[in-house]
Amino acid sequence: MPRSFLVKKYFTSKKPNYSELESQNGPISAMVPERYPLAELPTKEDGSLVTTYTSALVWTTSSLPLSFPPSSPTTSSSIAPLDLSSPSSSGEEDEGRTSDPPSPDPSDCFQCAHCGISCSSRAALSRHQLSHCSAGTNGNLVENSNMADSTTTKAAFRCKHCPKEYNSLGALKMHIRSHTLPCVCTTCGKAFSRPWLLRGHIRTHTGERPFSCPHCNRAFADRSNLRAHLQTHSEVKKYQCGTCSRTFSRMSLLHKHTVSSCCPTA
DNA sequence: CTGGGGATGGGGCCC
DNA sequence: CGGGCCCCATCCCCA
Repeated sequence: MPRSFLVKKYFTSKKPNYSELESQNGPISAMVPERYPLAELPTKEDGSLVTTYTSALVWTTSSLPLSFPPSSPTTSSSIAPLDLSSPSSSGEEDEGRTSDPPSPDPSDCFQCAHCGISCSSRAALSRHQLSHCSAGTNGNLVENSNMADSTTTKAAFRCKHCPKEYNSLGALKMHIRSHTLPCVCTTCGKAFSRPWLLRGHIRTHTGERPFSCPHCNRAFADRSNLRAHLQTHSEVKKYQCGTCSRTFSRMSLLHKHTVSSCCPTA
């Protein structure tokens, strides 16, 4: 799965012109709804996930392109990269509440979506569903995806936005941030899943490059990019073709080499 | 076409 | 348990 499924799709294929963004005060708000349909507002996720980076949001809550308004599809035709299953319930934030029982018509029937048992009340249903829940003590937690089949399988915390499963709640919460994108750049409005990702992004605005190469003094905004750069100073690169022994500074280059150059089968 | 830089994502680990 | 950081990976773009 491409790792870029979260954010990049919101942009055009062209690299964003940050300098342009910075020079424009007005267009941002006009552009944002088109380009940055946040998966979810960085509103509270159980009151905890809004980072300090969002304190100066460009948008107000009311002006934000709430991902997919329940009854007004707006202009999301070209967007909708994330199939958030139930964004309409804006108050219901993720945080592992995956598979919140769909309860087709909860008004009068509290039926377990997994085993079909009917309960007399929502509370009773919740209690019952805990018997399916791998986490046990928290009704918000994710249910074991295989629970209907077996209660003996390893605990699995399933994301309600995608098929991913994790064996810890923490890992799931971390993953869910990639859907909610609570860290928003105040300059361009781009949203990120983690604060440090946002910090790295902010460097693209500020031009800060804290990582410098000891060999050529070239500076980089990202440590990983410096590491990749350091490979270019090495005669023997880190990634070697198993067939021709040629070395490459990057895995991607090796990959290109193996599929297109001399070693198509390597 | 290739190599390199920029930007960004995710999982894991540590505190 | 959450935040921060590290490492690795990938995509895009450009020289």
